[in-house]
Amino acid sequence: MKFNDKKDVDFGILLSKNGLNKTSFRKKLIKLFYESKSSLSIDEIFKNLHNKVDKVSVYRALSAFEKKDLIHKVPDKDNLTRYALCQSQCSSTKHSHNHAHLLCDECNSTYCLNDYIIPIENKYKGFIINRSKIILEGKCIDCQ
Amino acid sequence: MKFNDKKDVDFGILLSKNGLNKTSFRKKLIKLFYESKSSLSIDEIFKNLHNKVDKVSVYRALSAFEKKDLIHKVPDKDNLTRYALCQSQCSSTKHSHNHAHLLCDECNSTYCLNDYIIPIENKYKGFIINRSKIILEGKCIDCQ
DNA sequence: GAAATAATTGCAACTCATTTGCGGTTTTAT
DNA sequence: ATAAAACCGCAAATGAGTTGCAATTATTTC
Repeated sequence: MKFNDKKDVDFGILLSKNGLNKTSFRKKLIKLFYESKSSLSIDEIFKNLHNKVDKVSVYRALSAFEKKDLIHKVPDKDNLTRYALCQSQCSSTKHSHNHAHLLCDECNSTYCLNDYIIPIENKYKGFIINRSKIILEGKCIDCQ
Repeated sequence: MKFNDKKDVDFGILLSKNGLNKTSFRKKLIKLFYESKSSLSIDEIFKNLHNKVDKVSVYRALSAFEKKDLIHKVPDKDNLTRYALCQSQCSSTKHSHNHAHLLCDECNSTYCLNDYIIPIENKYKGFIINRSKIILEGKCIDCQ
């Protein structure tokens, strides 16, 4: 099953599969991620849920999703946290977050470059490299 | 003149050259950076100055130094801010912070890779790339 | 060098993202 | 159906970083 087909995803099943309770709020939240083309900030999530949920619940849901590798954090240009959907290759055993992120100076949205291969060796000047975070900043297509 | 020769740096002159007043605190602070092989966190700076300075003054001094391109920010593994000395090629006109940073999981120190050339084109999938931040995480030589 | 100006400092109070504690509610497992 | 586990909202706390302001120190100007 391919979860990234944005249609036909049963968000309840998706939550259950990951050991999470299927509450209406969490279903809406994970749906929001599947419907968003880029990452989401806490504020954007709030607006989308019409401030009906307590922000503590949002934080807790996000951190639960992150723990299950459904989403991951991305910093914005002010180093504030945004969240983006993980790609299908992510699982609790094999987690691929070495991909690069594009960050738009204008609209502040972020995009995951899942196919961008980072040309970094696993040892550099005696330093063992296990992970890499790459943030590319500039202008996205919509803002040019 | 090459400021990166750690000996023989007159920190008073260094500050003056950059339009900063040479106060004893700021001289100590910039000296601390020149004597440190990696980056410094706010807490490390405090300890080194024996908590004699107000934290506001530390923040203000750091931001003044940063504005003059003497130092730059580096995130640590928890995305907290650390500061590292800029290399000589940095100036207020030409500022080269596209270099990569090595971040040690164990000791949490960071190292600038000034000679590491980042193989990233300035356009990728229609996105215009102006800046890039690269964080390589793993184990430094001392912690292996 | 003295006076005027500008930069720096410390203190207190504030902002703002995120976390924690806890009692009550909903969901899931038995 | 009932007990256990997960989730929720509210209030309060935490912790990094900022701001306002009055006092001090450094620099510039005469």
